Amino acid sequence: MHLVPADRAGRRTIDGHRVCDAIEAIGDAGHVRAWADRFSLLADPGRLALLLALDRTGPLAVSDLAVATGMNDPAVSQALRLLRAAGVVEGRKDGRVVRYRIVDARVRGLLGHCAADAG
Amino acid sequence: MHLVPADRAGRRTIDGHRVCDAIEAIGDAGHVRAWADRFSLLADPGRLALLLALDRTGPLAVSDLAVATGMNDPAVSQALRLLRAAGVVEGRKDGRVVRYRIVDARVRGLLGHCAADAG
DNA sequence: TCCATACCTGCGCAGATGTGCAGCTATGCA
DNA sequence: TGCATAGCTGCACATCTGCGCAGGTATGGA
Repeated sequence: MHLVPADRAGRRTIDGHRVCDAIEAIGDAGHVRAWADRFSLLADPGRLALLLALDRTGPLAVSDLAVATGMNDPAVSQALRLLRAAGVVEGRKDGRVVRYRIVDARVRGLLGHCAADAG
Repeated sequence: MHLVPADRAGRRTIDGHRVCDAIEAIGDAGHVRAWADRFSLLADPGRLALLLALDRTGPLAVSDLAVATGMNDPAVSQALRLLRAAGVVEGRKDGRVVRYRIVDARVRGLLGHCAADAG
C-alpha cells in the first residue's frame, strides 16, 4: 500500500508499515477538520455549560441559560449564535421568548461522556 | 431547591424550575472546565490527527507521526509536549527513538466517536 | 401610544494559541 | 573519534477568540 503522499514519500521512517496504518487511521483530512471543529465548540467552559444544561433539561430560554450559567445575556447570545451556525442547536420563537434545544446527535453523544463522568 | 447562587437570585427567569434543573445538569464548575480543557486538546486538527493515529496504530515514533500527518518535526514535538503535560499521552524512549501512546481512557473514548463516524 | 422585557448585534481590547525558523542535546554507528 | 539522525526547545510572528459595553429590534401589556 502506498498511502504516503508523494510530497512526503522521500522522508525517512522508523516503522514504515505503521506509518501506512497511521495514515489509514487518520482518514480524510476534511473528516479530521470537521471533528476538530466540533471539539472546538465544546472547548469553551461557557458553551459547554450551556450544552450540558440543554442536553439534560430540554428547551431553555436565553435568560434562563444566562442565570443558570452565570453569564450575561450577550455572552449567551453570542455562544448560541456560534452553536446555531454550526447546526448544533436550534431556536424556536414563542412570543418574545426563544427556547433553544440541541439538534446534533454527535454532539449529544460527546456530552454523554461528560455527564457519565460527573459522579 | 434553591440552587441559584445568591448573586443571581434576583434576576428574572422564564421557567424558574427549569433553571434549577439546568444548574444541576451543569454540575461543578471545575468539572466543566476540566472537560472543556479536554475538548480543547482535541480541537486542533494536528493534535487530533496524531491522537487518531496513536489510538488505532499503537506506539509510534515522532518522525513517523510527522510523516503520517504531514506536519514537521517541531510541530509534532510541540503538540506531543502539550498532550504529555495534560497526561493524555506518554513517551517511551528506545535508543534514540521515542514512541508515544495514549494513556487517557476518557480521551480514548472520545476518539472512538470520531473513528466510528468515519464510515 | 408608551414602556418594559427578551433577545440580538457591532465594536474594541486583552489574552491565548498555532506556526516557522534556527539552534541545541543525545544516541548510535563506522 | 567523528558524523548523521531523532528529538527537543526558545523566540518572534500573525492569528484567533472570548468578553464586556453600548445600542438596536421586536414583542406584549398598560
